Amino acid sequence: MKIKGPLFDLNQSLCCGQTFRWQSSEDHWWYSVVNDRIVKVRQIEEELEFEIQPGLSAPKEFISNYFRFDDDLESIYQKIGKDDFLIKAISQARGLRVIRQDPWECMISFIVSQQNQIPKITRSIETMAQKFGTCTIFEGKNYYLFPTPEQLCTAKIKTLQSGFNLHGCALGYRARYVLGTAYLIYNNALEFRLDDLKKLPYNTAYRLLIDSFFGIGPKVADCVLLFALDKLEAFPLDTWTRRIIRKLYFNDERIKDEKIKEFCADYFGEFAGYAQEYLFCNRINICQSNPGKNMTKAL
DNA sequence: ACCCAGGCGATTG
DNA sequence: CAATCGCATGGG
Repeated sequence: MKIKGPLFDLNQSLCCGQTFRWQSSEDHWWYSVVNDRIVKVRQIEEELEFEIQPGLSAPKEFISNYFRFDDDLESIYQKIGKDDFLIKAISQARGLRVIRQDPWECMISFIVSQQNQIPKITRSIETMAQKFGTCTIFEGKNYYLFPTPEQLCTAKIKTLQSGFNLHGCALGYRARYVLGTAYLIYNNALEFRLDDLKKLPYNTAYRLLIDSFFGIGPKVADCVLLFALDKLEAFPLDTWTRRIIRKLYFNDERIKDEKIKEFCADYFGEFAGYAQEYLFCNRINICQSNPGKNMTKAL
């Protein structure tokens, strides 16, 4: 099936670190598990070709919902393209879209992402899926759904934590955060469902996430809000974007996160999350080195 | 042998 | 309140 879509760059959108379960194959096809379905996608020129199994009643809507085709990118570019830095960053990743993910999977993924590196995050999540998720077969290959809260609750903390020679989940100290979160969700111990947070204002949802879960702080909360709960004003502040904002707008001064986020909300406005994605995507160009490198003593 | 990673919670001053 | 520490594991 095909969609002649709006402005869109599949590779930029899949490779920018917002999602961790896509794998590229021969012929430029990408494969992933989206919720409980295997999805296969490739982009040729302006056309997005895809296949979804098992069969769906509204596959095109599924795809355009997942890739947020309703976001008017040109209009968003107008709003976040406030200066030459952003205009450059946008031009380098034109067509990158925020992807609308499942809140549960997104939350666990970004808990795993803390104080971690993208290749290792990817490997950890894949291993968790293989160990605890449901297996389905597509084109003769095994694919594993992201584990449900119930499935994750069966995990032993040591199994999640340990790496044993690259065969374990290797979550390290984050294992207890993941397990604790799974327990809370599975036992329905919260006053709200994750999806309910979509209906709340950004600030309320932000506080609820941080206050309800063990291991979710400002950064992870903002990732979940941006990538899964439709809060495009969320601006996840990680080591990279912190350094980028300080460098571009504060002359490398060591100002506090609270001030940075205040500035970003003000400066970029309702689509600050998109600004964050384009800046993060261009982090190497902007910083030209690791953020923390040799900075510990210098400050 | 270091030092760091898409941070967070606990502990100090 | 603000600033600093420890954390598990893997990679450079």
